[in-house]
Amino acid sequence: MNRDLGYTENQLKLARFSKALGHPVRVFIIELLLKQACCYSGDLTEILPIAKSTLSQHLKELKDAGLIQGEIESPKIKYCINRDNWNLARKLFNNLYK
Amino acid sequence: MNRDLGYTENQLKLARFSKALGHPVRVFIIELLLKQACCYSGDLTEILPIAKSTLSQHLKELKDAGLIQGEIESPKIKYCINRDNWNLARKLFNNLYK
DNA sequence: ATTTTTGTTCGTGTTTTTACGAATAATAAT
DNA sequence: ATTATTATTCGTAAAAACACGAACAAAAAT
Repeated sequence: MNRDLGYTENQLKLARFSKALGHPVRVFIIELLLKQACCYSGDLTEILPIAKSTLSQHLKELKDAGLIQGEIESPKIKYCINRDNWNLARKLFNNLYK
Repeated sequence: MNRDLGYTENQLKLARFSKALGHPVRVFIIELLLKQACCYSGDLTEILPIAKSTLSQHLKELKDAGLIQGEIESPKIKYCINRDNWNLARKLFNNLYK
């Protein structure tokens, strides 16, 4: 049974984006990427107090939500903000109180 | 073991607020409260396709996160946005990309 | 004093999230 | 061809989120 029918597309999207931001690690990552354009996941492993497999999961979460994207630079992967979706998230959030 | 040490207060707060907004029902509620000042939980029961006990949980979630507050008007409860925290959430989110 | 109205809490079950280490995959470097 | 580097996937476990109906609590109305 799909309870999501009945919510607008925008409500669903905003909930999705918000959920992706709903963990300190992921806030940290987004914050970093907004400040410094890009980073490698290895960089994050050194900073963050979590296992690399856990980090990978968080990155996947952000990627699946559309907030970031990864570009392969073998053997590394360069992560950046997905600007289109980030702007959409901003818009959806800021439109709430207008 | 507390992994939250190591994150800033603002990162933790933003994650908390985001998490609270991370469900369509809760986005819906916040949206409504921003539009029309206040509402009774009974009003929501009629609009939303969920059990009242489930709604109660979502309201509690929003309340615990500090995004809304309830005022007793027996036997009803009038819910409103918690403006201070909402403004803080706005600020924290919008400061991300500055 | 009952009954009605309104919401929360309880008990339960299912699903999702979070986390880890070990195993794996893919490419680069030797 | 091996080895090293980098990151994901797998297997597992514990905790939290989500949802429901039934039971309960509190105050208002009768």
